[in-house]
Order: sequence, then structure tokens, then C-alpha cells
Amino acid sequence: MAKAQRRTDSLSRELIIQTATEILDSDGENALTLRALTVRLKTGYGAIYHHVTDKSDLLAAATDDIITGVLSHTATDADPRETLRRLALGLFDAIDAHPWVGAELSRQPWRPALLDFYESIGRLLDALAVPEKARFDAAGTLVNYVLGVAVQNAANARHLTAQDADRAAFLNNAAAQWAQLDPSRYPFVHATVTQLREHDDREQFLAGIDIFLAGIAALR
Amino acid sequence: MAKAQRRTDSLSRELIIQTATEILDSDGENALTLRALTVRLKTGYGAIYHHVTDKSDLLAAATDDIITGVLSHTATDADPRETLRRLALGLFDAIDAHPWVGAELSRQPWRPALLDFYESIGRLLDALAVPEKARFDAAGTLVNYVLGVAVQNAANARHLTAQDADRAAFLNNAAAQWAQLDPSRYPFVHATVTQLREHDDREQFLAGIDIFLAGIAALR
DNA sequence: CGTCGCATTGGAGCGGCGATCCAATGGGGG
DNA sequence: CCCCCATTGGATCGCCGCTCCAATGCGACG
Repeated sequence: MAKAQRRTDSLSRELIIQTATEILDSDGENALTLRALTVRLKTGYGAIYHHVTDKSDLLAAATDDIITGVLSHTATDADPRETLRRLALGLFDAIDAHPWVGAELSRQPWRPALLDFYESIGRLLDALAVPEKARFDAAGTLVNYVLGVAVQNAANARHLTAQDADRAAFLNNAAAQWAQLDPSRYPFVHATVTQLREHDDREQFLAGIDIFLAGIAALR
Repeated sequence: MAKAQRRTDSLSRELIIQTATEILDSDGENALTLRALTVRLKTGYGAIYHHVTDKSDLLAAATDDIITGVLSHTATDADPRETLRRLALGLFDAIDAHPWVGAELSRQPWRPALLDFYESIGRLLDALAVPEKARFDAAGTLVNYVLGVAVQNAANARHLTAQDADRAAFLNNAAAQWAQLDPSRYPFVHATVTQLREHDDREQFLAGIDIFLAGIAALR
């Protein structure tokens, strides 16, 4: 009675990771503090650290969960190119839905979950008849491209929550800034303003995948 | 006499940025604290904040310096593909020498300096006769790839300074871990161990650039 | 059916961070 | 020559991740 009551239902690593994911999804990356976790779980620091070694351990586990989910839910197609597109798009959609995953991958790009992704890509490149010597470089290239997009997405999400404007307003604002650039110094950027305003991140991501696939085909 | 003596030579934004760059280069990303800056500059917090709005402002300025330097020192070649390779390699080398730039770009991917990079790529794609509609996607794809590599580099550098082993030992360690993976579950990764140990990041980066260039050529 | 060991819990407190605030200062313009 | 204000240095704040430890009650065991 002297001290606060002790919870009867048991805490668990899974519950902590799940709660962390909820906080990250609803309030953004830097809303995940241990304080916020203790409040939400109605517990103390010690209980959390008994199940989790680190904050980075926590983030890594949450990220692994998301990526593992993507990989296991990706259907295989007869055409390896189509399977690779689905795999990449699945990752894109997951990172689009959970932008903090992109930021975490930029900190820890070689998590076990990404190793599975890497393995999948390697096999698909094999099916696409990419020569063995080129496969290593090709797989690394694709992973790096996806990683770059992930980081980009995470950064965009950060700016969107900072100012609470929606995506359209954000793009219009960026486009307006681009339009004000000196056309003689930035002819390309200036000419691209319309496409910036109207483009779809997902489609552009897929366009990049297709450029990569076309480039791979040239290696055959 | 009552308070400490006041410096006679004047502080400046440039000096602060330069000192920050020195700390970042010699001791890594998270060695840059305001405390470390005050010690190195023999000054106080107030003096620094009088010239710099933020820590992020400081990092952004330091990053812009590095990237601007790269862009201005890249020679143009008659062949646009070669110029593009040089541009990309210049950026790679700069990020290799200053890995914290990669981490900073992952936080703020649309700094003015990167806009110049984007503009250069756009012009080169024009010179490569890439159709106007495809240029936007192609440029974005290349930027994303370079960004992904930058992030990867920054992460590798972090792990290298954490354990003070050199690069060869680090790669051998990673290769050993890969080699211990279940060959039936990870046939591709398992088969790639040798290339992981022997590969050159710079060459692999360039191989990726060439894959994308080949893919872009197919758009013509 | 006790009882007791120990895995689990909650929270006070530590050191370090970025950032703010303000009194002291001294070089340069009138 | 003097005084004003741009510039300086550091005390201080609030928040962070993390450590430490006393209290607790569940379940194994006699």
C-alpha cells in the first residue's frame, strides 16, 4: 500500500515493441521516448529495460517486425521481374505507412530482416540470368536504391508532421520555391516544377525499379 | 578580472563551421556536441548561438560546404556519361572522406547543395537525349541511389569507429557471419561471401551508376 | 497447503545533451 | 575621448537515455 500497486498482467518484449510501434506510427519518430513508453504502458523504466536492452534494440526489433511482415506477404509471380517489382513495392508501401522504418534503416542498414530481402533479390537476379559475377553488384545497387528512397520518405514525413500541412500543400510549397529559382542557373529544376507538383512517389519509385531492371538486362 | 577574460580575435560563423567539421572528421558524428565546440573554441554557448541558429543549422552548413566543394571541382568531359560518372564519384569520395555528410543528407535530403547536384544530373540527362518526360524520374532515381550509398557509408563508418578494428577486419567479420548462415535458407548470401570480403565500395558504387545509365539509355 | 527464492516491477536519480538567458565587456563610430 | 551596443561566456533549464535498487508477488518445491 505504501508504494504504488504492481501490475498483475505481465509485461513482455512483444507488448513493448507493439506499443512502441503505435507511438511511432501515430506521433512520429521523435515522439518515442522512454518516458512516453512508461506512461502508455503504465509502468516504470526498470520494467522496460528488463525486457529490452536498449532504445536502439527496441527500434531495431520494431523495424524487423515490419520488414519481416512485408517479405512474408509478398506473392511470387512466374515472371521474376514482376516478383521483384512486387517485393520492392511491398517494401515501399510499408515504409510509406511507417516512415520511421526508413530512418531506422538508415541507422542500421544490415539488420537480419534486410538480409532476407537481399537474399530474395539475389535469387531473382539469378532467375533473370544475371551473370554470377555481376549479381553481387546488382543486388547491392538495388538495395542501395531502395534505401535511398526509404530515407527520402522518412525525411518527407518528418517535414510533414513538423508543419501540419498535408502532402499537396507541401508539394505546392516546394514547387513554388523551385519556380522562383533563377531559370538561367537552374534550367532543369525550373522546367521540372510541374512534374514535381504532379508526381506520385510510388510511381516514381517503380520507374526507378524499371530503370534498374532495364540496366540489368543490358548485363546479360 | 572578476570574470574570465574575453577573447580579442573575433569568432565567426565560418570559424565555427570549420571547427565543427574538424571535430566531425576526427572523432565522428556524435562527437560533435556544443560542449566540445565551446572547449575547442575556448568560448561559451552564447557566443556560438550568436552566429548559428541551431545545431542542425550548423550541420547543414558544414554539409553544404562539402558538397559545394565537390560540385565546383568536378571537371566536365565531352562524354556526358563520363561527366556524370565523375560527378557521382566525386560525391562518393567526399562522403567516403566525411561519412557524417551521408548521415546528415539522410536527415535533410533537400539542401540547396543537393539541388545543384540534381540540376547537374538533369542537364547531363538532357545531353544523353533522355526524353523530357522521363528525365524527372531518371534524375530522381539517380539521386536516390547516391543517397542510399551515402547512408550506407555513414553507417559503416559508425560501426568502424565503434569497434576500432580497421575495414579489412570488419569485412572479414561480416563475411564470417554470412558464411555461418544456413546455406539452404540463404544460398545467395552464402555464395556471395567471397565477393563481400574482396569487394571495393567505390567500384561497386560505379557499377551501380553504370547499371542505371544502361537502364536510362533504354528509355531513349 | 504454506513459504520462500527470485524473476519481475516501478521510480528516484545520474550524467549529458541542446538550448535559453543575461550580465559583463571592450572595440569602433560620433 | 567616451559611450553604446554587438559580442561574449557561462549559469541554468528541461528533457533525454539509462542505472540502480528496494519492493513485490508468482510459482516451484517440500
